[in-house]
Amino acid sequence: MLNNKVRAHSLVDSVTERLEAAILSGELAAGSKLSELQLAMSLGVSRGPLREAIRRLEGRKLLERTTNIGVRVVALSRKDVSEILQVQEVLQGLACGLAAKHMSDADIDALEQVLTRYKHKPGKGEDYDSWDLDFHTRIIVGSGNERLSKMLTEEVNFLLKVHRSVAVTTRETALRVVEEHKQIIAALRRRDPVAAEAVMREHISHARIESLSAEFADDVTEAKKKTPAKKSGRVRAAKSVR
Amino acid sequence: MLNNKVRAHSLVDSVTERLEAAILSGELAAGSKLSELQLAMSLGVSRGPLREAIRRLEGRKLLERTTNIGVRVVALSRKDVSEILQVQEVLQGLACGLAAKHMSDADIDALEQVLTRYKHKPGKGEDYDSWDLDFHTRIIVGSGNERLSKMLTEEVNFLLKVHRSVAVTTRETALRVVEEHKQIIAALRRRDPVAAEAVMREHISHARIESLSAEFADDVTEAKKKTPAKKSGRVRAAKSVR
DNA sequence: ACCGCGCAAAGTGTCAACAGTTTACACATT
DNA sequence: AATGTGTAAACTGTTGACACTTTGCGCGGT
Repeated sequence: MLNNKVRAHSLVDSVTERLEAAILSGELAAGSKLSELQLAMSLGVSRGPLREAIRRLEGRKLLERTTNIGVRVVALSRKDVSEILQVQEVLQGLACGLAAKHMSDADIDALEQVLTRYKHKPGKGEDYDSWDLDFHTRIIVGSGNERLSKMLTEEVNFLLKVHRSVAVTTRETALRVVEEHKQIIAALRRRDPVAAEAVMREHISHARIESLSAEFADDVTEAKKKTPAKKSGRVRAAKSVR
Repeated sequence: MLNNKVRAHSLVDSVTERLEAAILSGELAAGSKLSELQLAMSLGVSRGPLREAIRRLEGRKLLERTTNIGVRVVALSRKDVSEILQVQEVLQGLACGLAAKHMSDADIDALEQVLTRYKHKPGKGEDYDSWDLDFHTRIIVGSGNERLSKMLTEEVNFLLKVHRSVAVTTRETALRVVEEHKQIIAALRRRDPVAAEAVMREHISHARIESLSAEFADDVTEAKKKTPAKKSGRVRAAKSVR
């Protein structure tokens, strides 16, 4: 212990975390413009630290700033999502391949327990999401490649979560997922990196196709935004939030 | 034409670009601490915009800030480089696989010309670097996946360039690279995504091994930094620059 | 000579005010 | 009525000053 150094974190750090959470939770809707003054007041800080926090998230491509106009939360286009999913596929594949080499037997046991503990109640709404997340997170961490882990969790998967395309999970897909997870575990047990990578890629690929085919409802999603957004001709994204 | 909108770019934008270039060129050495006041003065801006630019690069993991202490340019450890190279391998592989589907015949012709135009003068120092960069850039762009392109050029490859492990290019390796590039082109011509990805990964993998085996000279590299850096006991990174 | 204490200098964190740009609305014109 | 113009409000961009933290140095005690 005592390795974790206690550092007084600045306002910028706090604000960054707060914004990040707000974006993830949808409190700051994708595409919505945010007002510096209002946000600063509601967060109880001055514009300085807020602007710096915004800049940081800008560097992480979560926010976009247009000079003299303002800041808005990124809104991923179908093309963006498609492209990111392709990247996700190979990165998850890499993680799984590495995991086949680096995960301990105990780790794999734990992974399998995650699977068996869920197997009996498939398709249960939010349970499913957290379970699937847990399964994949264990493999990502198990890759032993910290950089890869951060890229996947903090960049790629984070962006996809922001977009959260209300993945409707039917009972069939849930069962298929369980089956594929089994295959992944089998490959890991065999310590077969090539197979592990291939199976994982196949698995992600399925989710990819599903996710994209559900994307036809994009305009519906748009209409669900907080602000009514009277669209007059051009598409006009939701206005200020909070 | 007229598609390129003319946006007045702010000081923060200019400063960000300047810093980015300075980091890439080594003007701001990896690991060196930078003073806000001095930097702001030498750039001719006040601390505000500079700090915001720093925050942005912080979000891109090019700079690291420690509260109340200061900002320093990232210094990649051997582990970091190794991990990033693994990621690079699969991403370049993906790009090449996609390129096999998306590149036009004309694109491939152009790519082949890059190769043949260089083939006759292999191993010529800086020529080699720009040639190799050109070759790979064409494939990355040819993938048609803009997100992937940006990830590779602005994140992964950028970080590796910052580290620039003085890749000594022997004549043998240059010849091998030419040979492998030929195979890549062949796979692209065959429109064989699987082979294209595999060959590219193999190719990158070779570079990876070479790069890492050259890393034993890390302390030498350290000593070559601008500031003499009197190391007293603990390793002490180069101090203020400019 | 060594260690600890405290003060001063330098540097970062935060803020509030000012300057410049955009946006929206009202008014005048055709 | 529709269109263009000008002005005011709102907002972003930038700055300089102030507060707090860290760092380095010197002094006195042991």
